[in-house]
Amino acid sequence: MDAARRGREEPVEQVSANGDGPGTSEKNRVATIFDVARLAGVSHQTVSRVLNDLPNVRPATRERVEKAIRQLRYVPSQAARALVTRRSRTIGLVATGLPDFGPSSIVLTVNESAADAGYAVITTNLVDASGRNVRAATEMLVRHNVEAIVLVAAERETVDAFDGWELGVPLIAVASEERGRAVHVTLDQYGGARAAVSHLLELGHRDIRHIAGPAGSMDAEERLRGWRDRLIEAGIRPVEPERGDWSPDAGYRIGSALISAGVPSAVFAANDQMALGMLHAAHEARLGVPEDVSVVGFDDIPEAAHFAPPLTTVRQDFSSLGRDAMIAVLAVLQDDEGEPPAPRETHLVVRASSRRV
Amino acid sequence: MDAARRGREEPVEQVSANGDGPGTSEKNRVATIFDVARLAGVSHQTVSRVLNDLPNVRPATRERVEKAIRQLRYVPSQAARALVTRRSRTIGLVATGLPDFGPSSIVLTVNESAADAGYAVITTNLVDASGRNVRAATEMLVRHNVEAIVLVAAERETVDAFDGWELGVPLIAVASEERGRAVHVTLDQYGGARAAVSHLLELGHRDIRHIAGPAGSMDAEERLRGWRDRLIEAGIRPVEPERGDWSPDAGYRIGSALISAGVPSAVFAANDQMALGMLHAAHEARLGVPEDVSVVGFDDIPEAAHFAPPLTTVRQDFSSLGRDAMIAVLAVLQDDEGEPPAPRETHLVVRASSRRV
DNA sequence: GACGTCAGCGCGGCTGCTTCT
DNA sequence: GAGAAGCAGCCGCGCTGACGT
Repeated sequence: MDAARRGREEPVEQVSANGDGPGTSEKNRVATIFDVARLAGVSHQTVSRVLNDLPNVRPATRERVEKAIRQLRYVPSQAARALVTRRSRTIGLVATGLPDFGPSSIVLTVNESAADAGYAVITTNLVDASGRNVRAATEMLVRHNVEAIVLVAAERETVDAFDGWELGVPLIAVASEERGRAVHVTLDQYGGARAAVSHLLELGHRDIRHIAGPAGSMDAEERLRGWRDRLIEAGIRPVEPERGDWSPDAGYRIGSALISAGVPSAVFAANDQMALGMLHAAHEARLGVPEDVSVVGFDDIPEAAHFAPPLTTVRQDFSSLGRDAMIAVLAVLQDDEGEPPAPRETHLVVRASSRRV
Repeated sequence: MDAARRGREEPVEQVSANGDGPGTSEKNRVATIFDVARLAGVSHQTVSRVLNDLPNVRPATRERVEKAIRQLRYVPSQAARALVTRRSRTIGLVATGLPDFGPSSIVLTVNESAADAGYAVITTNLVDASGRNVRAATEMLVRHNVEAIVLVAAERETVDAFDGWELGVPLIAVASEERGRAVHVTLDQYGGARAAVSHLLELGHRDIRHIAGPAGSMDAEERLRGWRDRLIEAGIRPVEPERGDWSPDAGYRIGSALISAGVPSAVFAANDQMALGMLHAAHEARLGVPEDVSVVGFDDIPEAAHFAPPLTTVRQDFSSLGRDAMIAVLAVLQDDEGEPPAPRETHLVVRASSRRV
């Protein structure tokens, strides 16, 4: 076995030359740390030091090694490194739902922040976020030795899939309710909804309806709660809302039903897409927005400023949320027992779809 | 070293028990294949056979092993497996640009298809898709031993960053131009644009303007080409278009300029978001769509059916594109020298924003 | 057929030793 | 003579595959 080790010291070419035996595929052998060491005339340990930016390497030596690395197009194997260091430098990300602006933005920012921190991200998308699927996806991530898992979850079910399950890795949930033992990162959905309703109340509206998000969604629940609580505080009895699935189609359907049951004074939609559907329904009924009905959305997607009319809505900073998630990951990995990040504030953007009655 | 091997045969508890020395963090040691083997009373090799569904294991033995696996919550390490099999079961994905509906949908479908095929996907998002960034992201993927790289690229620059670079892994590009030596997967953008213009020509329009996408974008170029060629075929001299950045803001800005320079008969926007901006500009100028100007978009995002008016547009099947990309990946990894998939057809969706003059 | 034995994938870490300043 | 720079050489991370019996 000493001989085996020494076998590596032979030139790369020769090693790949005996690769023409039967059963050996004609794959071009990739350079290892030993090849680099030999070419640079140093030990593999020194190459390792250069790779990991450790001290005690003379500049001249460092340069010789770096040149050899470039020459051989050497790329260190993260798999081998992970095996020995027990750190894969990889985190897992489970995203559920459709590729809407909000979740997509969060995922994008998590990916960017992770890359900045030197982490790779294995992303799994689950359109059907049943507990079964979530667990299967998570197991795959654990097999791939991720150091932590970030959950970008809309549905309560998704977070609950982790109940009573010892994952072995930390879990960071981007979710609007504190459920289970995951570290939570969140935006103040409740406050945002309250702000939207307050805005309408200040404009003199009393009959403020809600187009809610789906029942299983934590965001939907928080926004519904904010709407309801704020109305009750104002001494108004909330009319039980219909629930849509976030799509403009749902907003259109529910909006049409709302209108034909008697035009409300104002409608607060749980997201901008359903608000768009509501606008569509109003146009079709020859109702003016905001003359006949005010509409407020939630999210401030890039399209919202160009709706007809431009939509009053609640802006969420998805990018900050993604960054917060990665900050939480790094904190957990370093055993920082610091405070979890405070919920991010939302922020009302008044445009032309709401006005005084 | 035989002793070292046998050292592993000690119970898990004992091994973690000597973990209380100084400098040893209190991490819960994860079960290895040897722990499973000992608990099941077999060799680790048999456990490996069970894990990999290999033959020559008695059902009773298999069951004992599986029970031990469950009991210890054993999860095989993909890192170790990758090291010896030289197959990481991981592919890399480089996505550029903002989290728009199209790219996000493609990425989502690639992730889903990869999961179905047993592959993990390391995703990197690059908002700034300069060659420098693309190369850095790609190198990270190669370090992580990905077996192939999928490029979801809008910009020509992104694809060109790979010119003259021996990656060591196959490259599959989702891109509308055949550039470099990557396997290409694509949608027929050119045909889609032609169809949009044909539709407007059939409605009697002659002054058909274009709001183009950014100069570096291959999709923008194909759509522009389709628009221009179709006009020329119809004997119409195309008016050189302004270029936007795909955003509704850009559509609004360019649309406003277009209108103040003299209201065109019809506008074909390179995507639905810019079409939305155009609609906004028309409303603001008190122009009716489609009475005064017809508007056609491209993409058919979920919002398009609820614009005011509902938008005539060209539908693209992003999901199929994502699936095609993964099919191409699997084909390359299996050395299938089959045909690359044919470009996917697009498909005109006529709604209320276009009408006969 | 149904197992067990053993080497080694590519690295990082360690020990022990030498050579230059 | 003391520290920095570095080499030689081995071990083992957890697993698979070749080759036993």
